Amino acid sequence: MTLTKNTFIGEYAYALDSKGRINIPAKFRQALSKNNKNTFVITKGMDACIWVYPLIQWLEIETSLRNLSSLSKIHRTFVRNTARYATPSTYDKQGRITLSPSLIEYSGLDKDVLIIGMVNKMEIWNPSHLDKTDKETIKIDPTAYDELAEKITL
Amino acid sequence: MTLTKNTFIGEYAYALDSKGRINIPAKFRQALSKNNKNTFVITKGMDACIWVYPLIQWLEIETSLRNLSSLSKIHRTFVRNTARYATPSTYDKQGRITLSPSLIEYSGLDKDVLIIGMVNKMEIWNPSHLDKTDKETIKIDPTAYDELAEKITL
DNA sequence: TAAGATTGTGGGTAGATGTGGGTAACTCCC
DNA sequence: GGGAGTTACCCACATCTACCCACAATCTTA
Repeated sequence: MTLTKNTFIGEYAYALDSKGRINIPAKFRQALSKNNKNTFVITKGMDACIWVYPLIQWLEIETSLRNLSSLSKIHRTFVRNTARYATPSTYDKQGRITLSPSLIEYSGLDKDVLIIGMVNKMEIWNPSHLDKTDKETIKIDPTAYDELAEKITL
Repeated sequence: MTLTKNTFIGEYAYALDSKGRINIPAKFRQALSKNNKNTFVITKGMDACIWVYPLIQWLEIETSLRNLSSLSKIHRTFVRNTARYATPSTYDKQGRITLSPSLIEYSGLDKDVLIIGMVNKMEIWNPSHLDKTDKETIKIDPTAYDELAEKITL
């Protein structure tokens, strides 16, 4: 069942095929509102993963980027790295999108792939890279994590 | 009789069937308000158990997550770890939900299962795991109960 | 107390879903 | 302009899942 449109939660294990195609979980496709026209925007994530936005979500990000001043070096770098690798991609009749070789290399994807719902977007991971990243992050800053958990009542 | 909507108390023993389905206690189903659309959101608990939220309760959590920026590494990790294991599940005509194999493995569920009302959500346990966790917790920190006593009047 | 309703558990099946591969159209370069 | 490489679309099929029906045990009510 779909909860809210353009909202993604849950974790799915899929396979990357020899043509660089990957299935979008059926639930995520169903969650896409019509005005996305079956299209996602794929780009580099900030960790070793790929970020996949619904088209209309990406358009909002574009607007935000437009408002960042290029006088700040951080801003310039951020805009460049975000915009640079972004590609729109419509899924085929089987529900798959094609990933570019450069994104596959960046995220170190192998055959086994993990797709994770991140509420407003999804992430595509090599499962072993994810394990490593997770452990490191929590180790570096355990108190910040606990503080966050206290703000949000689970 | 149902006391308050979307409130769960009490303990129930059920069986997990060969398809990974488990019955939601009739009382808990009756306690669900209409706007939940017969749907729960199932996720990993913080102990070795499964948490089951009424849909609308989960939507509040989702809103909090949506407001966390992915620019912060801690935030990204938190959103990922919270959203990752969550799956919406509408109960069938018999009042059952299906648990994913990964959740069953995480919580170490066997055939016999305990469902516990936790007021705003419910927990699904392997009875023997629960015993162990309970005893360990009380052994480790007997003074914590005293601190709690100041906050809650029984 | 007896009949009916509710509840918990088991299993079958049609349709949906994930994955692999073929082919025509298109692009780019020589 | 022709050929090699790439992309997008199509078909095929094994697997899985949501939905359906069945039935025994328990509870409710007249």
